[in-house]
Amino acid sequence: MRNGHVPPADQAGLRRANLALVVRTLREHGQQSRAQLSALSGLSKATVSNLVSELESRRLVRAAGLTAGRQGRPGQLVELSPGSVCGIGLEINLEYLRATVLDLAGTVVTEQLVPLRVVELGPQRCLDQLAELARSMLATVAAVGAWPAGITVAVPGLVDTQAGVVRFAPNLRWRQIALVDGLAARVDLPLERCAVDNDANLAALAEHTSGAASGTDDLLCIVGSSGVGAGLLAAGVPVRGASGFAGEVGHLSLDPLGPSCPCGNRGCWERQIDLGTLLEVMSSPDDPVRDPSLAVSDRLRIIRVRAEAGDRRTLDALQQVGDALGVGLALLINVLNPAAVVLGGYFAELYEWLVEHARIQIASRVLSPEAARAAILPSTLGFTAAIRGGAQHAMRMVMDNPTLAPVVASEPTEAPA
Amino acid sequence: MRNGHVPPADQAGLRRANLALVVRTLREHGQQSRAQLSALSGLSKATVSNLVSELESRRLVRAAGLTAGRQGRPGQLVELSPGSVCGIGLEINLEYLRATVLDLAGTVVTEQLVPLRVVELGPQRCLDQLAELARSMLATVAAVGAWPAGITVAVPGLVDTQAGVVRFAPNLRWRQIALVDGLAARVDLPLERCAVDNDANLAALAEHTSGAASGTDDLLCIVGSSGVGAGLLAAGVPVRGASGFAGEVGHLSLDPLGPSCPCGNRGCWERQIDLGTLLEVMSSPDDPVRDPSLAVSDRLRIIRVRAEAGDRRTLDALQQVGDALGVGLALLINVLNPAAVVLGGYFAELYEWLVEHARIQIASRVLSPEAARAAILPSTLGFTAAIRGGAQHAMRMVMDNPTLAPVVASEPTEAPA
DNA sequence: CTTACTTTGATGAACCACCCAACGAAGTGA
DNA sequence: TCACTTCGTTGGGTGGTTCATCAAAGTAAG
Repeated sequence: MRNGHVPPADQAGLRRANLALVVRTLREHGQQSRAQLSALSGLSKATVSNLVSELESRRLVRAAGLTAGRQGRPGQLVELSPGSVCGIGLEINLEYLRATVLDLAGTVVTEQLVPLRVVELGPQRCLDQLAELARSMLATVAAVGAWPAGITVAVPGLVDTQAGVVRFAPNLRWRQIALVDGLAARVDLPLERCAVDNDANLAALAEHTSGAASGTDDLLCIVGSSGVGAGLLAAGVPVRGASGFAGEVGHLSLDPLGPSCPCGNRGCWERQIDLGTLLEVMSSPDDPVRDPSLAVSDRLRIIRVRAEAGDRRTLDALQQVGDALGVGLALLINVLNPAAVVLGGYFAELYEWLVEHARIQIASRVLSPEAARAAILPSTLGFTAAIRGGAQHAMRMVMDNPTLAPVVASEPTEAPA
Repeated sequence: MRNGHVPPADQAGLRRANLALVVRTLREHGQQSRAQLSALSGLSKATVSNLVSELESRRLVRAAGLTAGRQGRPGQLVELSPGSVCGIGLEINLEYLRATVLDLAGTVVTEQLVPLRVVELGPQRCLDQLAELARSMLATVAAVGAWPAGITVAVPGLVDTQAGVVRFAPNLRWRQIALVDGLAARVDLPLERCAVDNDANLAALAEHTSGAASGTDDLLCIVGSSGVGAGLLAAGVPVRGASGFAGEVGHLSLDPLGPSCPCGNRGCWERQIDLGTLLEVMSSPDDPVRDPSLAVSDRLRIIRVRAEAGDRRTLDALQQVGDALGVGLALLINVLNPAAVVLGGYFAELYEWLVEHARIQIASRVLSPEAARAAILPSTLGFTAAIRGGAQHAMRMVMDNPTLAPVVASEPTEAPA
């Protein structure tokens, strides 16, 4: 499956690695002078100067004033150049398409949401819409004079990231959709700069890059909505498994006698903790909170109001879901020993009523006290995690290999005689 | 926790990477001429010649005759030099200490087993014994004129590989034992060349390097004995988790109403599939197979005989364990999506009576048909997997960085005038 | 036996990236 | 104004890879 062939290391690769090192250092530590970059990265001052000037010519970094000098010559600060290299994240969901454009600094350049009945529209028509959205984003990027690093699409389902194919997205009722090919054909961007990935994987990436677990290398991200998905990061690298289907935690069977699930088994985790289950437990069928015309955010607002008011049935339901969440998390923590678990999707919205119950279950079920110390955090990115992760992913390729970014002709500062 | 600081890439690192590339190519493809190495690795012929001559001077490779030429000048074959660089694997178990010395070709140079009541002896005295065993192995290595790459100790428990500390080994009743420090102090070997790791992790490494799942990059290795441990490999890299405790699958709670476990929970996987459970289900308390003075291998022989004879109670017990094995594996496969699952320890010995039951459970419980395609294989290394993995691990450091191996003075082939 | 052809592996020049040391530049403090 | 400190650039040096070339060592055919 995987190629395994490692290309030989050459001087170009060496250069690439050190360019990426400077970019990463800047990402992690913010604005720095060349001398500080040298100290932080371990590279010599001479090399840093050289690398920075190349990064400048590729518009990945730019000058940013002087260090507040206390003594000696002040340093010339350098920062990741905002608004010159952008990543485009797209998201396909049951109810809408969404797009976000991020720049290297992580700030949102533009975003857009297109309500859409994806299931009814079918894959091909949906792809048309997606491409139109992408073109609109590309136009915006061009309008602000930036360079689009790439597009990454977040999909709620099983994705073959190598081939760029959505293998199976049950909620969308998609099967074997060549999304990357379809998108690249409709948009003026080379194939290599388009990608698809699972939404939970991308959410994990976003939380790792700029979210709740910023900088945590061993990370588990659980995203709850109509289903449950997990994104895994081990030693900073996404764990996809042999065929890209790792993290399918929704149908872990936690109780052989539990309620049956459409998947054919009993006691699936998803059937204990997804939003539908919470609603069923906390309300009667005719309760307005279950009104099918309600958007997810409205439903959550109602739940929050009731929980804040101390409504017994709501609180009990939240405890039940929190407990079940903890049981499943304990299992995953035993297997993966993450430093942090980020709760995304609707779990983040109801975090304060869920965590404690989950924590109690985890504490009693995780063998090693060190592993049990895993932080359980609410996502700071909420429902935008996946799409931000998509944009980050698109930029990551350039940050890992800055020579991909085009060199712009620099006007000479002085005309020679 | 983890340092995160990536050292800058320099030319020495470049050299290192390419030396390692040649070694790896040789490992994967066996004897090759320089020209073939050039083609396989992507390096130029000039560079390959250069690299090979350095590897020769460090005695990692040696000449191995000529290619069976069909036309043109025959190539000068080069192979990983057997018997010149050795890795030493040690294993601590309830009943014995064991040592194996492997060379680069993967052949066993020597091995030794020391029966020992580890629990009764206590950690320090056990360490003394371990050090003596290590010294004996080092003496053997020296006697055959080889260079010891390092020592890696396999321990059944939670290990902090960074610090070289056994955090907790319940079966041995060890807690917070600074094994690497203790060993290095007693043996004439620098600290950096001693390591400890979990036995299941090392078993996974061995199965990946030279065992049942040779070359499979996404691998799960389940080792059954008195407890159950798992070793994980994702994209060829061991998954250890944030504090090195990933793979603690023994106490996954698969059934909230299951039998209680000393760990405090119910329905732990270990209590459903470990050897003790199998014995309890298949036999009465006074059955000779349960004789406490019996060694594990003898017990297994009896079980095999009964199973082959078609003993109903034995077969039923094997089915029960096989089913439980499958239930847990299904869960792990959903989370990790490995390409192969290797059954080690006693599961390998009873493989033929366990697999089918496990496979049925997996097929019905794994959501994605692609993920369910994971191969369930018996370990080909059996109880020696962990220790072989230890020796491999010790050599891996040198194979990844051949400059660690000392240069030996080469006698000139001809005396000049 | 000689000649042509093929393939291998070694050699030397060229290139490229990094590092070190030294230096000028640009501030602060006495 | 003069030390002093720190910054960033410059030039020379080292090391590693590649390309082009060439001798070496075989086979195949006349």
